[in-house]
Amino acid sequence: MRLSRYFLPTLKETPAEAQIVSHRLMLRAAMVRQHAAGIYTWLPLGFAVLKKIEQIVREEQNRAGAQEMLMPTIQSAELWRESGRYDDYGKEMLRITDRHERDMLYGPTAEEVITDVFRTSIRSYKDLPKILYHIQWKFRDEVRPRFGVMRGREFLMKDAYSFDLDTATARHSYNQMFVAYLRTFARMGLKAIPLRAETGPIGGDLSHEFIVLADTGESEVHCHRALLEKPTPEGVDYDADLQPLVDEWTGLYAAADEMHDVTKAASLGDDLVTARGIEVGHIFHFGTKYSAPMGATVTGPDGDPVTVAMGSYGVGVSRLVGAIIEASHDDAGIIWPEAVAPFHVGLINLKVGDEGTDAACASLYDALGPDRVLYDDRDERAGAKFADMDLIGLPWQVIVGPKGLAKGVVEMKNRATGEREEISAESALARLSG
RNA sequence: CGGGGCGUAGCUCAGCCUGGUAGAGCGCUAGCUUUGGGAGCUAGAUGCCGGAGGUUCGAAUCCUCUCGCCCCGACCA
Repeated sequence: MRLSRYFLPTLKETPAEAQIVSHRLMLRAAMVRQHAAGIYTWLPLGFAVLKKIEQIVREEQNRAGAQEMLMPTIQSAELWRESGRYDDYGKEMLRITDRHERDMLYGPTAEEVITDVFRTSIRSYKDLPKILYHIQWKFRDEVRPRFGVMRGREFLMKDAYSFDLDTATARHSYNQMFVAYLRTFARMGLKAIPLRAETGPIGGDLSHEFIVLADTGESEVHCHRALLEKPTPEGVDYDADLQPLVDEWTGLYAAADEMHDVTKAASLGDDLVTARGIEVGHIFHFGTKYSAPMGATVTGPDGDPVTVAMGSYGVGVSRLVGAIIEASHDDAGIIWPEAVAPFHVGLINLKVGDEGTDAACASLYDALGPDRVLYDDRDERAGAKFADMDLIGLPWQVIVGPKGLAKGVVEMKNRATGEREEISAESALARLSG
């Protein structure tokens, strides 16, 4: 993409409403604009990142055996009355009345909808298990939205739902999602650790939240050092028994502040790490909480109806955009992990109008392709270009100017480390294409 | 939902206390000079001073109401 044509209204100064670093950088880097409290417009650069993250989530869900679908944002209140949540949910639910005076709502989650789809479609235990998911906008009318995109009222979430014959088999579905989450966050360049979470009225130990470590995170977490060093599971056979793998990850001490056991933690000694984090995922098994009141049953092996056991698994897709920035930035701006970067490389033409420089840039641009490179072909001063490029944080910068070209080199800069190297355009190209 | 703060140019903000012709820096437009880390000079354009009501000869400024946004606390992907 040529920057001269791209919609990238970066800001030199920080808008007053932004307090935390990710929010500030997202506004300055022209990723989002605030529309109302907790509601954002995604500009091209921010949208590109959102799509990258969404795609990683999708790939890992599919790999784990979940199937993508799409449920509506506007839902009927009737279903929510069936589950009993229409009244329970309170003011966080945005309620709408349509022209026929029917009660509708903007979905804050989709247990009711998916349970309804399931019960009208699945009759036999032979059709189990199933994991279905969608990536859809949600609305929760938070009392106090804040932290930009990390705690908005409108947010993009991946929510998956599992259906099993009983709790024992449901555990396998749970484990599949557990492992999928480990992989999902790792692929985004994040250190995410699973913490045992409150399970509510259902009880049991089947709820975990996934916390991304970032100094500016909302919650304090305590965990065993070894958790931070554990390698991401590769080549997972999702049909195999995943329990040993899950046990490996849950066997080590890890707790958020509210679940923190000081005595137990102290016994870890030097292995105890206390850090801050941002919740980016939450999985739980809730049994028949919705299937029972809504009558989601299948015919079991013995011919009797069985109320299915369910679980739900959420990833805050839009929140991740902010969380990644919180975890990866410096004074100059964002530092995108390669996997989620909106472009792989930023090409800086230091002297637009200079024949040799223009030609060298054009050939690099053509070779790398418009999807991988953002080419700053604007007639701006070098300093402005450097500042903008650092701000938007593409992993690589290739800086091309007449001085370097006279020596037969371009400058290649690694955004994360700041390392610069003078190499020929050909070798830069080779490196970036690899 | 309790407590606090702020709405003035695209952005950051001054002016308000003590009422009297709407301001600065950055950005934008044009020209000249510049050009390897957010240039300099010159000339411009830009505002229902968040909205409504009131007090006053006169309101950005004082009063009342209202809308919006932010921050701190209790709750959440």
